[in-house]
Amino acid sequence: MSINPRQSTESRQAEIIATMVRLSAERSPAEITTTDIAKAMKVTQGALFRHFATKEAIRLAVVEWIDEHLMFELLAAKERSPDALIALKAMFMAHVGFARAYPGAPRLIFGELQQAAASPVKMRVQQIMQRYRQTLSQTLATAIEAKLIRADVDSASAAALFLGAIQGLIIQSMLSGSTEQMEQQAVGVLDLYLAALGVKS
Amino acid sequence: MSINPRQSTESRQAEIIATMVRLSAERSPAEITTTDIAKAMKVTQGALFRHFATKEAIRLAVVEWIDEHLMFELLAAKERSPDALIALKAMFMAHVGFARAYPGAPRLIFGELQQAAASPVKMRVQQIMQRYRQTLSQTLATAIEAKLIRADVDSASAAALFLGAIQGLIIQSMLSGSTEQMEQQAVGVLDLYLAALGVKS
DNA sequence: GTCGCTAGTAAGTAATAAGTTACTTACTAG
DNA sequence: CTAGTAAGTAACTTATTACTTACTAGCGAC
Repeated sequence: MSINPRQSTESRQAEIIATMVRLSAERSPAEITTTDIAKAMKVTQGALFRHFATKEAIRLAVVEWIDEHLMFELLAAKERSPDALIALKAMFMAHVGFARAYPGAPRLIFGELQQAAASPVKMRVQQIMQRYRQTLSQTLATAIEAKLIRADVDSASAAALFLGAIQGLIIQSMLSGSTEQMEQQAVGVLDLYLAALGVKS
Repeated sequence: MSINPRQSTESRQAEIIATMVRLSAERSPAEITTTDIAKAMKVTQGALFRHFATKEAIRLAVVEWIDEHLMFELLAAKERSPDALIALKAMFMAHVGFARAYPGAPRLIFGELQQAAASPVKMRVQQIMQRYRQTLSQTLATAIEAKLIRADVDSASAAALFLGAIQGLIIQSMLSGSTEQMEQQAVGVLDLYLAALGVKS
């Protein structure tokens, strides 16, 4: 007869992560408390600690969730593309689409990278970014080999600009408070980015 | 005989702002407390409230300080440039230089734009960004007129990519924890950005 | 000199945070 | 049907936060 029946730790962990991501879409992740999460789940605050030892463990699990799901989208976009240039475009739009589907995700990442020390959570974020850059560099190198983009493109700079372009779009959407315009702005910025690679539009 | 003599509200306000910016270079601005600021100034915590009514007033003053000083650097860079294209390069490097000189400044801005509601502080950040974009768009338009860059460049997208490029560099430096490599990375990214505008290097 | 104003101090306050604890309830294996 | 286990609750602890207040001391104007 209880409104909120007992559930397994596994499903509750997933629920806590999803709730954190959802709440982060509108508020600053740093000021979301365990009480906030618990209330949103219609559970008492203490119940959370049956499933995660500390709040930091929650944050780490959230970052891991983002990693898995974003990377899945990016790899899917890459693999469905016939060549490296189309892959770059698809990854760009997939990332923007992910940020639009889960607006809390980039806020959480930005919040974590503010942290000072080399906490496990921040190290995980570093790892995500590093692997992302590597994937981009590889794809760029493949595109160069296939003569799809300029041969003298510095792939490290090109990877940095790729990420910056997306981060800029996300920051802009955070400022305006809506992800509505992001997708069309993304098309314009992507066009310009491709021009930097020597692609004619 | 007191180590820390009495000072005017004006100079103390400046000191509080400078301390906040300095402390933000290493820690997350959101978790810098009034006690932290006071300790760094070798003053009691209550003393801060002689000079600012609330902590939010401090944050607002800090954002205004950043606005003034960053815009000063940008306009100086622009005005010392013989043409619009050189102005764009100079503004890019001036912004990167500012972020290197005051690493706390971008962290503070990122922290503020996480905020949910339309607080006075966030509105001020919005205003800064908006004016920045306008300045960039104007400069880009001038560069187009002078045939220094491609005529078919969409200046809104180009302004967005300019900002994103810089924000990407800053985020990367926040992750690595040092601003050392930022300046050389900036050169590579700027080169690529200019290529997007149709400038041959 | 001294008087008034203001910066500063020290010790508060109320609110809120994460995490703990003692106890209860529900499911399941034997 | 009963005993063990794991999820949940409610109330608590301890620490920390922004902000306040009663009082003190230094500086400039007269």
